[in-house]
Amino acid sequence: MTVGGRIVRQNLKGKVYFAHIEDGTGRLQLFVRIDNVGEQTYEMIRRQIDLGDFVQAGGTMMRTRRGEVSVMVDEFVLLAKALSPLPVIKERVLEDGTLERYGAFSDVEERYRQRYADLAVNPDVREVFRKRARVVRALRDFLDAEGYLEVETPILQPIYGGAAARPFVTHHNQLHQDLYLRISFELYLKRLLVGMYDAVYEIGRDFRNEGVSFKHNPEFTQLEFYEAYTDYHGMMDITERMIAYVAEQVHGSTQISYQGHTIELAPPWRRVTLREVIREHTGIDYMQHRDAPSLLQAMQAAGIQAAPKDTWGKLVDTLLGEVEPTLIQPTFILDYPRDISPFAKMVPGDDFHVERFELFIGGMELGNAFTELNDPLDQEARFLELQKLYRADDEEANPLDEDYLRAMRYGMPPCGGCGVGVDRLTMLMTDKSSIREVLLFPHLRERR
RNA sequence: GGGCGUGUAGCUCAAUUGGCAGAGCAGUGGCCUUUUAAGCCAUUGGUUGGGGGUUCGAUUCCCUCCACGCUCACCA
Repeated sequence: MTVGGRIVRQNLKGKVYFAHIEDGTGRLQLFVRIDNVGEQTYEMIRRQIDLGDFVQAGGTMMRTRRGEVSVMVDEFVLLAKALSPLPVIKERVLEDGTLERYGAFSDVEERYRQRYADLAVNPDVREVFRKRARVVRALRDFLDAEGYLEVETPILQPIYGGAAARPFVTHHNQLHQDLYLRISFELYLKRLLVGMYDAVYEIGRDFRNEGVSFKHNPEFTQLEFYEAYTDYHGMMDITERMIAYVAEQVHGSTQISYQGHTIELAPPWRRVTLREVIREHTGIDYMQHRDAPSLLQAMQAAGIQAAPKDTWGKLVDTLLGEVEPTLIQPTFILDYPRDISPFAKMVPGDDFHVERFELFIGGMELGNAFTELNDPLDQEARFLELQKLYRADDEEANPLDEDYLRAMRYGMPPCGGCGVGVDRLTMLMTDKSSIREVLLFPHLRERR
């Protein structure tokens, strides 16, 4: 038989040589005897072979005296040379079966900057990204089975929109046109509902020119899905089934462990209004404080810090921020104030709230959804209102997207839409507390 | 951007009140025909993140810059 792989451990003795080689399928020991390969090959091994080299060996299966299945080698070839040594990690299986590790490649910065080395020597890191692939596949399988159509919409957009975030700007030389890297897919996907697709989704990269943190990266992977003839209640149903399905596919169970918490993802999930959850947690009922100065006063009285110049909507958001870390079990927070939700339909009979929910698991926001606003006149009014709210130089202001309004004027079916952060979902499924642990090449400042 | 913390050999880490910068692994040379954290002998390897200051003397104290981590702000 012939085997190949990378040398991850070796033990050169006078006339015998042991090496463990590893490839994507696992590890195997090679047992080389000078009698079997000849003096010339043995001398080549002695002089040239290092940890990290890729080699190929031919021989027969055997078992060493210590009982390890190995290949008794009669042919040994160097396939590719490692010039720089990889960090060496040694490990030992203790009597009770636990693995003791000696040394490691654990410096976080170096692991991210040289992810190839991190992956090469840390199998558990490789496993994280296998799980990530399973998460994405599970999302696709689920939505495909639900009758959704996967689509791809522009990343380079002449007008950005669909979220409140600062964009990255680029330029098309020949067209003499500034273009923006998308901050969301929302407005393009909803155009497709106008175009008579009943249900569409896209998994792709969004770009936001904002701060970096344990849960923010300038580019991140988003899933957005939109379905006609449903509303945010329908989106809650499908979202909780979808994430439970992902957990089943990745873990074989809807129960997961995250940062020391046991989280049950089987539906149904808790559903509570924003007003109620804030009142429950902070004692403040924002409906009793309907303007910014009054709400600010109530918050200060409760010892919650807020910027005096914040809008009322921003203050409500700050209150939600107080609640967020406590939302460990999956929770839908529903019915948000209208003025922080420009693409959501009003709650019938309530001139204050819109049909919107955000989804929290493990103390993190994982998703955001609405009953989509499908009235072009209302949408235009919201755009104009927003423009007044933001100063002209504020990049977070959504530019008025006239083409989107044109699409809506042809008639948009009633629909629900939801966005889910795929990186954060992966963090949840891999028990990682930093988004950088689930991004192969996270953004780092340039080293000077 | 603010606060706190970290930065020493390729990797993981030491270094007493400010007193010659060290270990294990990896590497190099040697011994060893069943090793598996192999072992034994020898050995290379450092602008202690960069720059400046205090001092007879700085990894250690001070200033500054850089990077990273945590955190706050920001992120509908």
